[in-house]
Amino acid sequence: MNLESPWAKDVVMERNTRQRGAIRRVFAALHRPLSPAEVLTAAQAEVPSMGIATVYRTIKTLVDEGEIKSIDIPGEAPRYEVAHLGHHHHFHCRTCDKVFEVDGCPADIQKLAPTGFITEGHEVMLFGRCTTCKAA
Amino acid sequence: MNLESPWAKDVVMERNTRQRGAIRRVFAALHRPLSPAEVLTAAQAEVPSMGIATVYRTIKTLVDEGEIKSIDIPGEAPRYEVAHLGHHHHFHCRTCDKVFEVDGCPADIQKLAPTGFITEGHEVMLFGRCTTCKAA
DNA sequence: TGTCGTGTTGATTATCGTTATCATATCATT
DNA sequence: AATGATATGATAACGATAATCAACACGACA
Repeated sequence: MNLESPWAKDVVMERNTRQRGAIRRVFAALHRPLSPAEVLTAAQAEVPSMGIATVYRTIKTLVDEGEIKSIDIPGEAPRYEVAHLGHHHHFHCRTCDKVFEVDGCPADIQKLAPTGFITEGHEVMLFGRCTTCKAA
Repeated sequence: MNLESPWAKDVVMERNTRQRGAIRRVFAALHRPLSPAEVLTAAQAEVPSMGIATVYRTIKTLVDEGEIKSIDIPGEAPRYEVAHLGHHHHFHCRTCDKVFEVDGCPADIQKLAPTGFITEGHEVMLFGRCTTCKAA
């Protein structure tokens, strides 16, 4: 058999497995940074047999594809969320440990860089207690 | 026996051990973020018998005391360096991977949190290229 | 629809960085 | 020097993530 496409030989075919679809659907449904454990729990609603290894592997694949990106909180394990959301920042609740999206952005933030520096991006993380935990 | 000082009962006494002095000296001598392993190696020049556990314990103590602070770079293990006084943020050069101090802070940053949330703190990290790397 | 090759899965083990344990050593006070 | 509480160092335990590997299941093709 002869492969017609000159690139077909090198293309890494990705299969549409049930677990990948489930994990993609989890990220699409929950618009907040998720830990691998959270992803596993949510995805197991669709594929109960799913293992944690598959979650880590799939997350790495999705990050490489640019479909999701990691949200890093100092001193904690990274969470992941869909990458094509608009520009926004995050609020980390110190009580329930969840991370929420925050719309808006300090307008003058880019001006903080030392003179002569080229600023290509920035990250803002707020810490505190969310509405739910505030009550308790 | 009677403790004269009303606070003496609750005060956690800290001893001036050789290893703590050595570790403090390491941070004072090397003005750059150090990993626990780097601290161990450097401190063993003065106290060869020092173990990694002591390094971690002492680092935690020094961080709690505010003497040093952790420098967190996404995807990497945290480093530690002598704490600078005053509130500030950081600029991470993507080319040379160094982290610079940034004076100033967006004034309206605390207001970004969703309504009902209690904001206790924040962190800002700028990304880009420093003056040196900008040239190359 | 069945076969087949290869990418994928899940269970498990390994690894890394960090923390907890605990018997012993050491510091500060007496 | 004796005392008692804290610190130490070796090591086990730990949580998060990566690697391993036999069994599996997609998808292309007959």
